[in-house]
Amino acid sequence: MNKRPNKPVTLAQIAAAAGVTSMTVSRVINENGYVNAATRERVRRVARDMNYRRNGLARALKRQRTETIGLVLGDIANPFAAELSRGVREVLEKRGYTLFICISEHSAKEDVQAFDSLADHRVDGIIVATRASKLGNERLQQLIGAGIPASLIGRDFRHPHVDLVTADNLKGGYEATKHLIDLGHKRIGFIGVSLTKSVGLRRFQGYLEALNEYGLSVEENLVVGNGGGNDQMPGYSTEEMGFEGMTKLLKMKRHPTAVFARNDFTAVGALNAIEKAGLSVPHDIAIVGYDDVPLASHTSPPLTTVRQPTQEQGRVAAEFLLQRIEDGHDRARTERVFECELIVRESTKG
Amino acid sequence: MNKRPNKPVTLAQIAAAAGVTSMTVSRVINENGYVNAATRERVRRVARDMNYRRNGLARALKRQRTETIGLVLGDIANPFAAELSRGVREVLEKRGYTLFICISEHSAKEDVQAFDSLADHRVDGIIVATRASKLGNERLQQLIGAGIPASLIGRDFRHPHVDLVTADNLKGGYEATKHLIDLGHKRIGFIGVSLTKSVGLRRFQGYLEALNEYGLSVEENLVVGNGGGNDQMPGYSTEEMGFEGMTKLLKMKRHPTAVFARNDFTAVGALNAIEKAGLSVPHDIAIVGYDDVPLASHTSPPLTTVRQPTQEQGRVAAEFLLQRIEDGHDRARTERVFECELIVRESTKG
DNA sequence: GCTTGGCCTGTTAACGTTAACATAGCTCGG
DNA sequence: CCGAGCTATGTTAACGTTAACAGGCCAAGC
Repeated sequence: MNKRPNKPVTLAQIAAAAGVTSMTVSRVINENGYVNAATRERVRRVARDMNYRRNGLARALKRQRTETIGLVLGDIANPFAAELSRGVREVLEKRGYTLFICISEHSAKEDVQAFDSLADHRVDGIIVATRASKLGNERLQQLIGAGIPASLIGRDFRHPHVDLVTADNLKGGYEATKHLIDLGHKRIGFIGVSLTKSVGLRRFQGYLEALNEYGLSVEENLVVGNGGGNDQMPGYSTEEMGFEGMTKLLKMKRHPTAVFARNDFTAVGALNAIEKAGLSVPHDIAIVGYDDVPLASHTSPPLTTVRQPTQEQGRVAAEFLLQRIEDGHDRARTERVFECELIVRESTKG
Repeated sequence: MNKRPNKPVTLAQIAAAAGVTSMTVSRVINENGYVNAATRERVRRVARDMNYRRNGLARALKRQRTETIGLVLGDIANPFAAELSRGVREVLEKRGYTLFICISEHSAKEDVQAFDSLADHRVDGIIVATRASKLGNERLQQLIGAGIPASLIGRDFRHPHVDLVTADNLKGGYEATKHLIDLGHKRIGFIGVSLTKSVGLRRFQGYLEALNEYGLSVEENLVVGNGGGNDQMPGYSTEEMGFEGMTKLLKMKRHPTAVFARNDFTAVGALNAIEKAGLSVPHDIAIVGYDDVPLASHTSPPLTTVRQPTQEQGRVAAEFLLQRIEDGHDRARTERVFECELIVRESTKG
C-alpha cells in the first residue's frame, strides 16, 4: 500500500518514466536550457509523483560547490551566538547560501571536529566564532592552506588569507572599568576569569589597563572566576558563576564597592547574590555587565553594560567570506574592528 | 612561495605521488583492507605533505550515507534548544555521527527551507524541534515519504513512520496552575499567549483545564501576550514580553494575585515589572515560570517553575532516530512522553 | 611439489549529477 | 532555397570516492 522508499528516486528513473533523458529532466529541475513546454510539464508531473528530491551530493560533486556555509559556535543558548548567527543568516540567505551550524561546546577538540566535518562536507566557506586554541588554530591553518575560505569573528588568530571581524573588547573593558573609577570606586572586582587561565580575555585586559592607568593596584583576591573547574563551561550557565563569584566577594571582610562582570549573565548572577545578602545595587555595590543582552535592561536595577554590534559582526563576517569565495583564495585579508558602547543604567547610577 | 590551493588534492594525486593506486591510498586513509606497513607510511606522509582532505561528497555519494544528522531548531539562544542539542550531540557523537544544525527563526517558510537543505545534502536523518505548521508538516510528510528517517521533539505531528518525543506540557501547565490554586489564589493571570493565536500551546491548555476543574472562570483580560505583533518572536527576548505583559496586568484596577508565565524568561520579565512597581513577590503576586532554566534558581526571589527533562528528550530523540536508521523505514513508530516536575521555590512560597 | 590461505595491490564500475559538445528540426530573411 | 540562428533533445565524460572482484606473491602444511 504505501511504497517502500528505501532507495531515493534518481533523475534517470524519472527520465525513464517520462520518456526522456536524465539531461532533459535535469534541465527541467534546474530551470535552465531549452525544454519544450509540454515536455517540461510532463517531467514535472512525473517528478512530483515520484517524490523526487535531487541528490545534493552528486550535484555538489559535479558542480564543485555546495552553496553551503558552515558556522562554528562555541555554544548555543547565548544571545550573543544567536545574534551573530542571525546576522550571518541574513546575508547568506539573500545570496542563496544555506547555513549549517556546528557547536563545539567550547572544547578545542570539538572545535577541530567541527572544522573537519564542515571541510569534509565541502562547505564553500567557514565562519568561526569560537575562542582560539592551539589545537584549533593549527587545524584552521591547515584548512586554510587547503584552500577553504574562512572568516573569523572575535577569534584571536591572524592569517594572510583569512578575514577577521572583532569588537574592541579591550577598549570596552577599559571603558567599563573607567566608568566605575570615574564614579569614585577604588576597589573594583572582576567576576569571570581565573587568573591562572584564560587571562587572554580582552575585556579583562581592559579592566587591568584601566586600573593601572589610574594608579589602582590589582588585588588578586578581587578577581574571581570558576576556580577549580574547567574554564570551558557553557555560557548560559554563567549566572551561576556570577552568583558564586559575588558570594565569594561578599564574604571578604572588606568587599569591593564595584564589580565588573565578564558578561551580562554573570552580572545578573552577581546582582542576585547581592540582593540575597540584603545589600543594594548600586548603593552598596555597583555592577557593570557586558554584551547588553535583552535581559540587561529588564533587571532590577537595569544593568549598566557594554554593547557590541553583534548582528552586524555576523553580517560583515558573512560578507567578507562571500567576497573571498568570489575573489579566490589570494584575496588580501580584511580586518574590521567594531567599537563598543558603554550603556549606563541604574546598576551604577548612584 | 605559498601554493595556490584552489583545487583540493584528490586521492589520485596522492596515489601518483606515492607510486600506488587510489585504491591503496583509500585503504590507508580509511584504515581498512591490507596495506604493507612501509607503503602505508609512505602514503600517509605524502597525504600529509599534500594537505589532503577527503572529499566527503564523493565518499557519501558512493557509500550512500553521510553519517550526518540534521537538527532543526526554531531559535538558538534559548537554554531549551541548547540543552536539547546537547543531548542530541551526546548520543550522535558516541555513534560517530556529525550534527548539523539549521535554524528556522520560528518561521514556517524557513522551516521548510531547512528541511530541504538537509534533505538535499542527504543527511542520514532529521530531528525536528520546531513548532508545527501547516507548510512544515506537509513538507515533512513528503520527506518522510521519500524515505528520510525523522524524529520529532515536542512537535505536534504524528506519522506512522516517525518517532516522537515530548514532555507532558499540558500536565505541567495544569500542575503549575493547580499549585497556585492550592495556595488560595483565585485570580490567576497567564502571560505569553495571545488568545487569538497560538492557543495550541499545551501549557496554556493545562492552565485552562486547571481553572475549569476548580470552578474558576477564565477572564480574558488576565491572559496577555504580544497582542499586535507576530507570535514568532525569538524566545530569548521573551523577558520583554513578560515585562510588558506584567505591566499591563498591574495597570488593572484589580490585578491578579498570581501569574503563570509561559516560560522562565517571561517570568523573569514579569518579576522585574513587579519589582519596578514597588510590589513584592510572592507577597503581592506569586509567579510560576516554566522550563527551569539555570537562571530560575538565581532570581530573587528564586522562581517556582516546571522542569522538563530537556537533555534527555534530545538523547532519546537521537536514539530513536539512529534506531530507525538501522532498522529501516518500516519500523513502527515510537512515542515517548516525559513527565514534568513542579519545582517550588520562593516566588510562590508565601 | 602442490595446495591452501593469508597478505598486498590493482582494475573496474558504479554512486547521481551536470558541463560541454553534438545533432537535428524549424523559422526566417535575403 | 540556403544557411544563420533558434529551439529541443541527446551523448559523453567527468566530479572523487569505494565495493567488489581479480590477481599475484609468499609461507606453511601435507
